[in-house]
Amino acid sequence: MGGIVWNDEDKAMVATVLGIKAFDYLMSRSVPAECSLIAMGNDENLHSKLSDLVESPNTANFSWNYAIFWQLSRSKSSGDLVLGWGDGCCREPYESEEWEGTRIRNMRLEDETQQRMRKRVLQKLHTLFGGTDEDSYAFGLDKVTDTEMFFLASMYFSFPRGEDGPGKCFASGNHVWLSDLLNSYRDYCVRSFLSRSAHMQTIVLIPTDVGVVELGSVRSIPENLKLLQVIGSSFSSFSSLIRAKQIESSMVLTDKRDENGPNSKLVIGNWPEVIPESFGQDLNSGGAGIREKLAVRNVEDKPWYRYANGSRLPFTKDGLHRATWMQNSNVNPGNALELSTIQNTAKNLHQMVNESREEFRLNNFQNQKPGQMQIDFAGATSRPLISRPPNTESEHSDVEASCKDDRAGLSDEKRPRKRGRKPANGREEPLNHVEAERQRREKLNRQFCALRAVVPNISKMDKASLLGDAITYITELQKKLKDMESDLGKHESISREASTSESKPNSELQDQVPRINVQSIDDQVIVRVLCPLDNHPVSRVIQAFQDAQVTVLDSEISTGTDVVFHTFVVKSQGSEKLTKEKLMQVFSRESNSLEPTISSTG
Amino acid sequence: MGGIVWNDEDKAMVATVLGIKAFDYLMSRSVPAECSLIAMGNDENLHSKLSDLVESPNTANFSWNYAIFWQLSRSKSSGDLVLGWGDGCCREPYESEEWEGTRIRNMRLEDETQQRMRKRVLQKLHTLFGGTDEDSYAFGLDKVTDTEMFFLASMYFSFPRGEDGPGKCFASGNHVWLSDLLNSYRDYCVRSFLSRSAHMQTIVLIPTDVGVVELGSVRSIPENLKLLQVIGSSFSSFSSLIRAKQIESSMVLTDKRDENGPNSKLVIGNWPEVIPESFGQDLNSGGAGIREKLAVRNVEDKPWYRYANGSRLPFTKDGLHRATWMQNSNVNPGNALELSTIQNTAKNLHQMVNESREEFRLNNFQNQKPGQMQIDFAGATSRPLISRPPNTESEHSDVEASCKDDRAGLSDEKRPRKRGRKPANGREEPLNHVEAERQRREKLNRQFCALRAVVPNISKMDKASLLGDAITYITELQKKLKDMESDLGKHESISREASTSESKPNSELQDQVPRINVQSIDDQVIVRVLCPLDNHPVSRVIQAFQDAQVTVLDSEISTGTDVVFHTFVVKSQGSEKLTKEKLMQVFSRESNSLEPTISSTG
DNA sequence: CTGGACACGTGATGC
DNA sequence: TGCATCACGTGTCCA
Repeated sequence: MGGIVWNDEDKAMVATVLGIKAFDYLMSRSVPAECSLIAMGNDENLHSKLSDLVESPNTANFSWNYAIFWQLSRSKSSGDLVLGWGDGCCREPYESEEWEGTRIRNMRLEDETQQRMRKRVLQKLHTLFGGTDEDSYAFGLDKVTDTEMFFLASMYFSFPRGEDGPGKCFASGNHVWLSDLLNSYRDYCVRSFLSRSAHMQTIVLIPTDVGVVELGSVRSIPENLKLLQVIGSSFSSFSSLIRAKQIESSMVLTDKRDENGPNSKLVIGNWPEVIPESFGQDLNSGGAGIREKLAVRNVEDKPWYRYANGSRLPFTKDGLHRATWMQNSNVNPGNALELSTIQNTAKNLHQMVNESREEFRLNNFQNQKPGQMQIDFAGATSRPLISRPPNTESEHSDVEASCKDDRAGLSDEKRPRKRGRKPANGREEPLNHVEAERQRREKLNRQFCALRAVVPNISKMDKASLLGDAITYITELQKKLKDMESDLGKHESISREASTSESKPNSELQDQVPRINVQSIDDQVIVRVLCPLDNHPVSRVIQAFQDAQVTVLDSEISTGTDVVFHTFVVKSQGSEKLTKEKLMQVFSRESNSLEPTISSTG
Repeated sequence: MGGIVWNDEDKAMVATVLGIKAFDYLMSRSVPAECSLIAMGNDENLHSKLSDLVESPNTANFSWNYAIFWQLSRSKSSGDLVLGWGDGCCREPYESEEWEGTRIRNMRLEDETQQRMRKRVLQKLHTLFGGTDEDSYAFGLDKVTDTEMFFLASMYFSFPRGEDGPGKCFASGNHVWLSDLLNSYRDYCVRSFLSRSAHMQTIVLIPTDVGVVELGSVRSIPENLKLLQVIGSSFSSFSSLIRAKQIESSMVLTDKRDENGPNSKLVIGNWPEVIPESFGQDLNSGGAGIREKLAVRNVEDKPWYRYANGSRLPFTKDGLHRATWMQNSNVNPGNALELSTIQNTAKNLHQMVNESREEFRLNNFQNQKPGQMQIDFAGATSRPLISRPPNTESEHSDVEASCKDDRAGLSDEKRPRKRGRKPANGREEPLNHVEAERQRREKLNRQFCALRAVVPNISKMDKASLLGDAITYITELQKKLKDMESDLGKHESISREASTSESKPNSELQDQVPRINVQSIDDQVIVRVLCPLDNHPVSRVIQAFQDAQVTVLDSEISTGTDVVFHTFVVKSQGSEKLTKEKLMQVFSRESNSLEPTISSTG
């Protein structure tokens, strides 16, 4: 808790607002260690993808109420991998949507007390995570709606691998689609209380290779496999940090803003100029800046908000450099002059600007190069998801997010492709072909990215080298594996035992008593103990063995989420054979305190 | 020696002809195990590349006297990787070349005795490696020249990794360029005696990722880095076997030979027809078939020979299916109608034909589908190495092999680029750019091929799927390796600990604080915790690991009298390496309660 | 200025 | 027939 003490009243209030589970979860986290996260990969389109899901109704006139990307990140201090707040986007339910749920807005509480509590809780969270009172979001809010509360509080959560909804989703690789949350008692996450408060009926978790996409709607949305695929592939392996060179070059571009670069074909001069001043201004929106947005929301009939992770953590002021969070001015320099890319550059700048807030200066960029760079083949493409003119013929997916073409008020008719040959002007059919090919390329590049993620020691950045490195890496692995297999042959019985024992248990891990399984093979006895993690009596078990004059030949401990799996290979001390019964006796003796369940096979 | 007994006289003769080193080397090999080799990847262009190096003088009017590709292969019986005969090509020295060396042809021995010995030796080698007397090459030769002797004998050599010249070259990845062999006493290989007999002055070994290219010349050729690069990249990662579908489709093509496929734009109908009859006929040559070649060599002023590996090992008759050796009717079906591809098809057929020799019949193809097929992305490009019109502007490399444009007597003027846009006719400089891009693509495709060669279970043919499969395969391997290493590390550590704890006895075990030793090996970290028995915080240690998102691959507990020895094999969750320091940090965090002593080794 | 790398639009081709 | 995949020539940027 980082030296911050909450009295019981505070705790009760926070627990009341967030729900007890969320409260416990946040409290049990080692907060200071989580303050500084390094994103594992980045995507300059991250926000636009998310906002597309929220703001742009698709052909079925549906859009999500919120979209969050839980970004695979690494704690700077501990090096742990966690899913942290990557970026997010939400909007208030439309009027039309308020009719949908069974028990929605009518039970909305907007009384003074709740509003005060919400603000205080947000402020406490803000402080808890290292921010100062002055830069708290809650300060600038007149009122905090249910949606906002859910959304803003979510920013302070992070999930280690396998932990809670997003963590399990990521670890398992399986998506989660819950479409009747308000009528069921399922908790998709420790934030369930908040999501219920926000009347979320449907919540979807989609794992990607660099994080988890979380979507929510107040409507009940049936599971849509196609959408899962589209979103999954759209958000997966986009990463990433880019080369310092590219950062520099994009910075150079930015610095050129007052000289109108020689080959600037578009009205790019305006954008870099507007960046420092319009920091926080979303380019897709009507124009409300990030910080203003909370104050001036509902300016339109389609209010929506965005909160980049860069703006989440005000404690950058405390000296923690979070430049690596969103190190994603991820522009292929070759494409820097294309409109949408310029927009991305602007967004990236915006995010980087966010990092050091008002006192940001351009010439600091050079110092913020991250230590480790990554390839992003896909990053350079930077095109809104499934960008096709709305007048195209009917498409297969009906829930996909479409994209706005009237981006930032700039005319889009004159938007040449960044590279390659110019379109053979005057065609009607190849437009589809071009788009298909584009997507194919993008997919391929994503694969390259993913490959890059699993291959260590990449020698060079180009694709050929990457492939080469992958090949050598694979052969290395194969060789290692082969060598090991030969070495391992004699011990395979042991490992077989281990694997069988591992495949069994997970059904009832919640048992608070250890399960003990004794199996004898020849003069060896294999003892398997399944035990809650917080209650594993190593000392006593070992002591028991010693007392019983039992030699422990081998002993292995594996761990599940919250259990210990302890395997002994034991042998009786003397020449005398250790019978299973004897050992069970031992365990029974030990079990006076443990009360184990003993089963015997073999 | 496979049951074949040689008397001393035989041995002496063989040693005399081959040189004692070569004799010893061959005798020390476990011959039967080497009989059956499976090439690791394959290239349908292999021979054309080699023959280009030998037959086609480049701009400097130079060509090598022989070129051999030592193919990375796997012994079918032992599974070991060896460099075996992949393919080769040689020619007699030109008249002009005979003046070059210091002591060449004048000391040539062509007396009856030597000829008889050479033939007998070749025949003995042939028999030794499983052939029968009838199908011996020596049988069809009127005389065996120095070059032929060297070349034919070489076919029976193979080199395990790191062994002899090629093996060392491959293992080290460093090339070898010896340009004054006849005047030095350097032995580049156990075959040095033979190479001297053939008057080879210069010998070059160039490692690739799937083998070693060996080049020789009777002239003294100074080292040429550019050439090394060109050849190295040209021969590297080309592979490969293809999938059943492709074979089938190419077979379909072949079977269509009498119906003249509907969209055959070129005179392709002729080629498949000519294949069965012209089997062994090299399409680039004047027309001498393989077996005839040895008899009718020197038909031109530029005699040259080729010996595909398929023709090396006559013991296919013995029932050993060597279909996997040259399983490369490696044609991208999409391009099967293009001329050069047809040529390749012919070559592939030719090689497959070679496998079963005279009794080959077309309808046997279907039965020869190997169990595992492979993709060849590069196969479709199939363009002669550095094919550019001779009237191009001056080129960088002067030793490169150029290509004959008058292939097989077919007119080349009407040879459109297979795909893509037509050239923007009327340029002068981009020609180079185009060629460069072509080579880049080719290289990339080669890499894809090589990748394909090392990844089993390819789901689909396209590149994206290949990448995806490769990724999953890599992660699989990593997982497997993890599991194995944990199993292995366990046993290792047991013995190690047993010895260490015994060797430096209980002097300081009485410490009431845990001792932590962290040792990193590659991306794994072994943590050893020595802790008093009654004070071992299993839960806390494991919890610390989990909090730190550190995957515990294995964890073992051994006990002394009153201590617990706890060993972890851990790995960081992501692809990033878990540094020792990071882990120590974790333990330092944990050590607030443990107060451990931390030592670091490795 | 030159070579390398990449993305792009395009024509071909097979399913 | 669309649809996906591919190779090609090209424009463009960077080292």
